[in-house]
Amino acid sequence: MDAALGVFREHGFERTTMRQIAVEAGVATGAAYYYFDSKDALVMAFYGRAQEEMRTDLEAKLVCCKTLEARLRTIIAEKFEYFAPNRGLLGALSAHIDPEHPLSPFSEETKPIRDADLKFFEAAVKDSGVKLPREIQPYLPRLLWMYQMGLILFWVYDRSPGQRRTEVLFDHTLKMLLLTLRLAGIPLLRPMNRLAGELLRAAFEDDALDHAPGLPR
Amino acid sequence: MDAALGVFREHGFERTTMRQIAVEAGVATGAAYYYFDSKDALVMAFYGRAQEEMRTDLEAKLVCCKTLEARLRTIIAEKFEYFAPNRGLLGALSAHIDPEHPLSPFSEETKPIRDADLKFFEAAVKDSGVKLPREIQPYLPRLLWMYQMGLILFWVYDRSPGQRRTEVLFDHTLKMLLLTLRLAGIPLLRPMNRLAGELLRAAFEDDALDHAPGLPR
DNA sequence: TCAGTATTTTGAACATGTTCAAATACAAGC
DNA sequence: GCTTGTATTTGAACATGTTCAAAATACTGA
Repeated sequence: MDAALGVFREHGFERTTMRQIAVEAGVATGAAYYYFDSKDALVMAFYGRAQEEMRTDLEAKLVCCKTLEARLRTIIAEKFEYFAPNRGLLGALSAHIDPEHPLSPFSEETKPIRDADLKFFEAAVKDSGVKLPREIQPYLPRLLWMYQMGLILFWVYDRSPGQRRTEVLFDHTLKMLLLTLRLAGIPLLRPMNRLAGELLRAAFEDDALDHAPGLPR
Repeated sequence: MDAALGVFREHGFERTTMRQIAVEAGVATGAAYYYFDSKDALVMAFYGRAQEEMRTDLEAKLVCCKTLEARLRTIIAEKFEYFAPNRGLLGALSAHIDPEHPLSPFSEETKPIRDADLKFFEAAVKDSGVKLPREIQPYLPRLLWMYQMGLILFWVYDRSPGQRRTEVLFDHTLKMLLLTLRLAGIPLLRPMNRLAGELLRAAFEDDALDHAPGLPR
């Protein structure tokens, strides 16, 4: 695992060969497959370990944060900080959107990690005083998780010096997000809320389509 | 090309081998590489042809549409209709987010297609009467293009019967989008507009970071 | 100490995307 | 019809992720 991470960091995921990793680790090629199912599995293992290490870190850091903004900043900043030395490697993970692909952040294989990650956002919303229309509130943690994924994705491929673009993106979108949450209650936006609620139901719930309002086919 | 598309449709992109394609086309394996640089290039060629065929189709269909809503519906519906028989194959295209990957919708290689596609959205915005704050208006076509990409991505992996989920997603997000455009002018949202403008500058402009407001490092 | 079993290690073999030197087909000029 | 240069075709060879049967090693209980 350490050998793999080393070579990945030096040559990138794609250009690293399993034979290189084996040599680096001082074993035969086949030995790597005794401990890791595939080249992808190496990244998965790294991802899992990362999640675990960040969890302990974050639980400590989050006790003093009260507002949703502070909590979100803490969570997401932790990700950036932790992954910074392996930013390139993260590309191997986030490069696949296909939920069928084992390495996809939406796959069955990454579900445990995803669920653990989601807990942070559930905790961040809880007792934060944020109040949304009841048809939207339950989806907020999942939406925030996806917001985070988008940010990380942008960051992974951000080629501006020091990933300055991501900084601006993070700062501005977070402000816009919080502003939106604050505005969500005003009567003018009632139609928007209704649409959003139905949308989220269709996107997230398994039985949503049975009762969805008819649409022109 | 036809041989490839046939086998792709039958067995999927991943599980199709170049040797199969060659056999199907009645040539040697190497011959395929004389006409197509790679397996990916076959998908690219399909993508390019699709764009071209849809262009002529769409130009005809769009003459009678005046409102932005009607135009967007027409453009995006055309995509769904055209790609429906090859929905699975589109997964090979959209599976890669990495802008370095040739098949990514954001890669250098797909830029011509992307630019051609963008023209539809530029045309859709033009003379549609939609008026946005001037710091946002220039980015609207690109935002709409990305909106479309998101929809298509969702659709490609939508496993609900008849891709019903995507229908709801399309309908509701489009309504929300238009509602947002209509609301964008009200004074209450002035701070939102400012944030959005700066954000878009940072995301899209090459020189944006030089003048961006300072952020905590 | 040792036979027997479980675990670990090995390297050859396989599948598949891709490359390439050689063979073949073809067209133009005479 | 022959020559010559270009375009096309071929199939073997290569790189790399992966599998697997056999060998080596570690471990266990008597």
